[in-house]
Amino acid sequence: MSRSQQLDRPGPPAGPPGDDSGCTILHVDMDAFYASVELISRPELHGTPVIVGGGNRGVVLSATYEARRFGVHSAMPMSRARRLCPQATVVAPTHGRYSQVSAGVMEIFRSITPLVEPLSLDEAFLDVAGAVRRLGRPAEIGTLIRDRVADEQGITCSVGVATTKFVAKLASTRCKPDGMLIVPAAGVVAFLHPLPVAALWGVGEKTEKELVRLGLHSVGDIANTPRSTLVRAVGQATGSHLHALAWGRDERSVVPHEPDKSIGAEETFASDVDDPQVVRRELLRLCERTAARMRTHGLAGRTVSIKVRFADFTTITRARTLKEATDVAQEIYATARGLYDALGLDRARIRLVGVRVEGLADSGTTPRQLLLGERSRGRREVEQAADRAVARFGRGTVGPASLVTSDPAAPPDPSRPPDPSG
DNA sequence: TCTGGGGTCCTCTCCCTA
DNA sequence: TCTGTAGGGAGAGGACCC
Repeated sequence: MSRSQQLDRPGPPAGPPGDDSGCTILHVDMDAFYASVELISRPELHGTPVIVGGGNRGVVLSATYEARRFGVHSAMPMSRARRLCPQATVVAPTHGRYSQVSAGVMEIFRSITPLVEPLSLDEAFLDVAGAVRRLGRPAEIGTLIRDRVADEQGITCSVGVATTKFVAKLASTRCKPDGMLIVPAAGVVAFLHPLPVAALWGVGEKTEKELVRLGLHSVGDIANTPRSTLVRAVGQATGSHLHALAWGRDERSVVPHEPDKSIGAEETFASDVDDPQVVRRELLRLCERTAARMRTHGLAGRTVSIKVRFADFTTITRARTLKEATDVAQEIYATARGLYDALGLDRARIRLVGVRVEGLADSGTTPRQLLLGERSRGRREVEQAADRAVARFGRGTVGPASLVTSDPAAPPDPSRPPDPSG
């Protein structure tokens, strides 16, 4: 018996038997991905409500369909989810495991076609035009993928098959869970027009409100509205974009590797913080984490930005562009700390801080001007050595002293006079 | 009713330069 | 030399996606 049979899958649902000619774009989306991965190691929870999430101020990362029946959905505050479904088993996320399963799934995709564009851990676009002669029609390839994911990874996925990315993505959403939906080229408009405006890629809460205010409720309404009217309502880019999508026009191709444009990290405090020393220490930790990830990816960046969210949820960002790209945590921290100090916050209650580095380029091809008197083996080499130690002995084995002692004092900042507390 | 974390993209504004 | 203007880059904030 195959794993797909063991999973007790209901079989292909409801898609119109349709003509899949030219429908070479597949969107594959794992069903309740994090929750499904947790069920692999806890099969006794199959068929019960399970919520993946955690922290006293966290949100739901994923929930089984049994939990969703109670109104639980991802991004919902955990406190609310617990109230809606008190009988649910709450599981803390295990991100390493999700990455493992995701890598296995992407490997399956790449054995079908090299044209795989991952969107996140749990979904990807595939262009299977080049695989049709070898593996059969797009619908057959979709079935093959669903079976292999179930057999080899023990989870289910849904597949949308269409002529464009946008329609394929909508199709996979409409056939969840564990389904496949083919939208033939001739049926695109009939498929799209009855859908609500929020189905369109790029329409969130605010834009939906604005469109409904104009009396536009369905995708068909958008399609039959002059583009100039849409542009006036929601802006040039969004207006043109929505009008094109509403007629099924989407020129984007499947791009296997898009380089990262920014890398960052942010953290919500367990409770609001008004001590600048605590905030600075958190900034340092985030800079360390960001820089380590940049070095792992071989990237360096020029623009450092910080984000501060206050207790009332208002959020501000500040950014500064450096003369040269860097992947050194201490340089990123010096800039981030400068930006934070320049805010001049006086015991403001802070909920979250974040650090992000933009303007990324390959660190191997990014020239570094050695300053007069600067030692050739400096902070960068120290941090690279720390990377090697962490890779060998695990996270937390090496790091700045200020992060491993109870002293909240900030570390030495090259742009400032010596800090008496540090 | 309480809102994570990691991202991308767009719009607006300001400043500098030609 | 002064003024107006257009364009580009940077910065800030917002909306959106998963």
